[in-house]
Amino acid sequence: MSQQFVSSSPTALETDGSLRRRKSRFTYKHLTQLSVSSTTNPLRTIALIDLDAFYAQCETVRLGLPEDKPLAVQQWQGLIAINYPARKFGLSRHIDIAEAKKLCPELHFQHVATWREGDDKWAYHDDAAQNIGTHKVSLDPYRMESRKILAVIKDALPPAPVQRVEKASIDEVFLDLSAQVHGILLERYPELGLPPPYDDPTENLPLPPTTALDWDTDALIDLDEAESEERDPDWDDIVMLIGSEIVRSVRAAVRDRLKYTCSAGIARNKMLAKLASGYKKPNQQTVVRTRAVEKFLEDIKFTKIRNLGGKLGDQVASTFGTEMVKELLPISKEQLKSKIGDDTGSWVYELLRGEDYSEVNSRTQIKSMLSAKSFRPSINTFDQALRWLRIFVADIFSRLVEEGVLEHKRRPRTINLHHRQGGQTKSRQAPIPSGKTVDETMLFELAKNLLNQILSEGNTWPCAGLQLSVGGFEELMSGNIGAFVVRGTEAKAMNATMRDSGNRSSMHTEERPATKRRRVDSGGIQKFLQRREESKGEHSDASPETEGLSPATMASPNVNTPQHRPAQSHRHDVDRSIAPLTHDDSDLHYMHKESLTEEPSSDGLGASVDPPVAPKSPSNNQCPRCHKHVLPFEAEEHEDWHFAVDLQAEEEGSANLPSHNVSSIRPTTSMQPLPSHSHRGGSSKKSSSGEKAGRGRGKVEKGQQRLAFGPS
DNA sequence: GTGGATGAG
DNA sequence: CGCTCATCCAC
Repeated sequence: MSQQFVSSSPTALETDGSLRRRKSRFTYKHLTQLSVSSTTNPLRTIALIDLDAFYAQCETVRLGLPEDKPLAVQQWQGLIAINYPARKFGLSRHIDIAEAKKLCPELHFQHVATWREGDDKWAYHDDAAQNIGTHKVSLDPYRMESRKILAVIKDALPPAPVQRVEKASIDEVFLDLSAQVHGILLERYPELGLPPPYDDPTENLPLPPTTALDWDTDALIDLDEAESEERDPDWDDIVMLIGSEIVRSVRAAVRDRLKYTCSAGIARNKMLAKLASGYKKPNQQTVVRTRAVEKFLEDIKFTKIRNLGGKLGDQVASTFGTEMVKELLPISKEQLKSKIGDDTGSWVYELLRGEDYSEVNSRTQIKSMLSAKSFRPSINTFDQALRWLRIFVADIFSRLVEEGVLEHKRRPRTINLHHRQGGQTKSRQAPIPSGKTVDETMLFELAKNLLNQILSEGNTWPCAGLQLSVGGFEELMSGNIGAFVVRGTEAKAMNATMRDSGNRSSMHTEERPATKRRRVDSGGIQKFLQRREESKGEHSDASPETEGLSPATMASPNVNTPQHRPAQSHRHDVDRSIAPLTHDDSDLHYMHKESLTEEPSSDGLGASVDPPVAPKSPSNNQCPRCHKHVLPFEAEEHEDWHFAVDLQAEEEGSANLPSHNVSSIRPTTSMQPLPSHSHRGGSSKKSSSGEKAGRGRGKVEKGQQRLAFGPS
């Protein structure tokens, strides 16, 4: 009763009337689909790994402190992370420093690293908290640790395309373990490899030859009376067990190699895995078997479910007068739809029943980066604002260097400046001139121009906050291989297609409608993929969702994901010392767009920024061909990348390769700078019906809130 | 394409 | 609370 997976056939439930069944509830088809991680497969195995009190752990590790030492990470006068030893003293975020000291006299306070005005790099300053006026917080140390951890996690898993890893935030990673579990299943239970009776894939599998499973140290979600442990294990239990073994080994790798502990949840989808990861902490993992889902959910507040924690959740709560999942179960799907919109309604309906068809997107590349500061007290002069812009630019530029701007791997297309005054915020953005080298001077001039635009509207002081961001990254290949550079209408069409069919398409739909996909093909890409298949020996079955797509498109999700940048990628040291401000800056309007696109302003300011310096000389683990830093375990993939580039260069007719696909073939490396988190609503969603994405992509109803939420 | 809002950590 | 990041919506 507790399981209602979409594709179970009626015969799957045949029983002899007792608790013992001779056959599994799952079919040969379910098993086969596991290898491609079909999002509707009831055997799908997903995990979320969440670092324990991440920032605090980073500091404990960095400082070499004993793990049981209570520690809090401080940001100005607040605490942004409290480690578990400190939580035993009743500490939590949102308490002030004096209280914390009182509750836990031995608490170690560590302020976050900061950029100090005029410095060319962030550092740990022991007087940072007293200098809020001249320092700006840097989360770089945590991004770098996050990156290392992600590298270890990837290294502990099989290569893509079996490996599917999605960085959900700076301290959280989703894993889709389905394909790996499938492989282990076949090894461990060879009888599953036999052809189905009558060669009919809809036949049910035999039951697992086991009656008791060893869950080791896992926490298990309890069952209710109706779902007793009496029922023999079926394959959905076995896949969770295997998934849990994998997760335990991944956690051990992180622990052994980097000294970080984490908690994890293992379940049939992202929503449940996320919920489960928080069930027992720290340093524990929790499994939600399908038979436990009902009980697990009914006693929790739905506002704890990913994406229901905000306004949508509030809206639902106030509409139905409850925050409990259990009390919403009687609400019909139609009722939900009528209250919160069709798409959102059915998506929420499924979620409340433990169904979440969102996929784990192998993605680790960031799409934008931002540097910001809120001013307390507010600032009142253009001159002050410019000083902060310098720091923002230095910060962002150093992160861009990690992204490979200097090597022409990726570059942002737009720059954006936000300005806050009291409650309201204003922003302006500008394209980053393509074809010009991105350097600090250019970014600073662009930022200054945006500031001028905002200030020109008047009424802008005092200013309570500024944030500078860059985004719209485009993928470039080193050497500027023609095929990879797509410009003009074709690129625009492609981008438009991606937006329409992907992100904003239907609300809770992760799949892109096949009909809207461009058929993009390239001999080089296919050869690359083929070689990859051969060398890695991975399956390439088309999942139902991908039918009708060209081979290249179909396979791309697999290759697509690894993002790569050398894990170690030390940020190249760039001399970004900034000369003192000159005072010509007070002319708010001296900077015009024309001058931006032509040449850098020649005023004292522009000239005062030192030109970027070439990347630091190579150290260990460098690729002999491109000198990129590559971790040992990344070497193979990196080599693949060169191979693809070479092929591409040989192929003549690759000019129609859209830039997007190009991005899928990137040098291997580590991950991108991983900042933050977020599960958001977003994009991808899978239609709530789980089936073909074509459905429900209609316009959102008026007044209905974002339909956008979904699983991300 | 731009500016604002929502959501998560 | 402050600082990020991602996505979506309305215009």
